[in-house]
Amino acid sequence: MTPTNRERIWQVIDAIPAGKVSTYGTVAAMAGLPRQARAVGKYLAELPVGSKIPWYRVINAQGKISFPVASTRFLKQKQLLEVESVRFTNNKVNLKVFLWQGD
DNA sequence: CATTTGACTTGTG
DNA sequence: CCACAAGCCAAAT
Repeated sequence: MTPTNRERIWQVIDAIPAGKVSTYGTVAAMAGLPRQARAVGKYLAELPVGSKIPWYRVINAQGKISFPVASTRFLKQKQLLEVESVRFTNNKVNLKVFLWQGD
């Protein structure tokens, strides 16, 4: 069965361990789709509600959440990560510590 | 087939 | 650190 790019990306995201995060660019690269960071965001946007995919473990290359700081989605994502002990400093994650790039 | 769009990234000032 | 520009590329229109 030929996996669609969307499925590859979801699979990669599903493999991100709790307490870690990954960036759009990194996820795309790990899915074998370099330079498709934007596509990652697009696919996540299509993610069905209630999906088991840990979409919140994906942030941008700046170590920040790609949503307006005031938005509900931003706060929800930040909370979910903090619960997994991902530390935020000035609304930013230290990727040197929390970025996941494989096993 | 041309254009727009987007949960991005990197460089510059 | 913030703003803006350019680069990038698959999907949707």
